[in-house]
Amino acid sequence: MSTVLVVDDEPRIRKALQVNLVARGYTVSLAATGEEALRSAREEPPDLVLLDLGLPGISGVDVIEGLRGWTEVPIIVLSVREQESDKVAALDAGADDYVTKPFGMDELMARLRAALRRGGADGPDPVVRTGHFELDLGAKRATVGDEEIRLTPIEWGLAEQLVRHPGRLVAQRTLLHEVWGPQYDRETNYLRVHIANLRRKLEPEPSRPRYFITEPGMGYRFEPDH
Amino acid sequence: MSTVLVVDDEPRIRKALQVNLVARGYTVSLAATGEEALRSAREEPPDLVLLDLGLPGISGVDVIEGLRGWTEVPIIVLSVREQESDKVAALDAGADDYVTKPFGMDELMARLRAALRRGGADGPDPVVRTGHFELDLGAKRATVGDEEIRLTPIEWGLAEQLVRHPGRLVAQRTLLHEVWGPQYDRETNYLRVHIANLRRKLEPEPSRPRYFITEPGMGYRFEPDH
DNA sequence: GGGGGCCGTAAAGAACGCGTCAACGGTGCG
DNA sequence: CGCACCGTTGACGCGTTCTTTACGGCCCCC
Repeated sequence: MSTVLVVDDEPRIRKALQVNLVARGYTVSLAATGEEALRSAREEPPDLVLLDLGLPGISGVDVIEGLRGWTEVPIIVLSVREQESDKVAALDAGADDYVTKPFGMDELMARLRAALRRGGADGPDPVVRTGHFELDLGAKRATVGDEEIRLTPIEWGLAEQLVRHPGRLVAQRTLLHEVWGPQYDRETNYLRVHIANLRRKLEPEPSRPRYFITEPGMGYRFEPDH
Repeated sequence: MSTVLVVDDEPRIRKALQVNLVARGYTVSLAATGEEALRSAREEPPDLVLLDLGLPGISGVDVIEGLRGWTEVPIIVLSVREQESDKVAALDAGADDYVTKPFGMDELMARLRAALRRGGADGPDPVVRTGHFELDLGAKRATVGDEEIRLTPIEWGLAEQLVRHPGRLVAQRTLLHEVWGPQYDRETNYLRVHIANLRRKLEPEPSRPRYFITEPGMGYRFEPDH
């Protein structure tokens, strides 16, 4: 899921936004000042910035300009100021949207989805990288080293299910349901065969699995690097 | 300068928006109903849509969905409704921004600039070039070497869908929906025939595809050079 | 030490998906 | 009216993928 950088000097608002965002599955970074925000964004580029205008220190518009110097990450401005001139200044500085407090959380989340949707249009796909192979889930491409590997639909289904829950056990029944359909429950032989094929294509040593681990009697697990 | 499609049933508001937009150098198209808006957008694609929600006939959300079926043009919704659920519905349907009436003209213009800026920033080049052929998506012209190639409407639809997502897998169902319509789901034989025709016209060696790649069981992929 | 699960591997045939071709019917235009 | 073009449809061959079965190894528990 996406990462959202929340910039606000009031701890209560930061907390409220954080809670709401995390509850919806976003990863959240926090910053209390403009300087912090710029540093955080540089070190760990977020997918979206929620920016309060009334910051101590450097102004919100400066933060917008500081971000726009090197990134096109969507910026949604939050502010108590209703003055049109403030809105115009922030939007023309490069903000994508401007929401006045108090705001409804549902509306803010909808605006956030809208901003992310746009950014996601030609943004990079969710890519899973390991030391040996790489899976581009959006484009459905798999590469090991420099060469492209073809996965069959079933192999994609298995890889996707496992990779989407890194480090976690995925039950055999879950895999069968998601890949073959709900009427498949006990065909674990399918899993054995196709997991073997997947390993043959993606593992450095197929007979000694390092990424797609068997949990006997239970299921399989994708183990990312370190 | 950019073209803005203004959709509102009240002549006075249409006029007011038109005047303000023209004064700022935009070209303006007008529509009084949702049907008109969809037709106008199709015949003469605008760079931005200003859409009033309170339309007679088909609803504003329907207009948004109708547009989003084939274009990513920025849509700014104007509405008297302050209800959060209305905003959420419009934004999640694909609108880019939501402004409640009465609004300040300066703010609206700033939001419009923000939306256009985004659209321009990641606006894809309407011309796709490969080592062997060239597609001008705007002008609907295809050339191989020096000579012009005629593509049928279906071939254009397929080529456009694929080329608009370079390197990405486009699912069979997606192609069928976008080119033939949502009621087509399993007619993969259509795809086989028409993709073959497309390759015959655009591929250097139609029997050994280099640009329009088949991903068995899943879909097709446009592979750009290098 | 023996036995039963459970797993990985291999190999077979069956089923599927794809590309190709040819024929048919509709439509627009000269 | 006839022609050209386009989309639809069905049939066929081919390669790939999936299913199915069989066998051998490993581990744990009895």
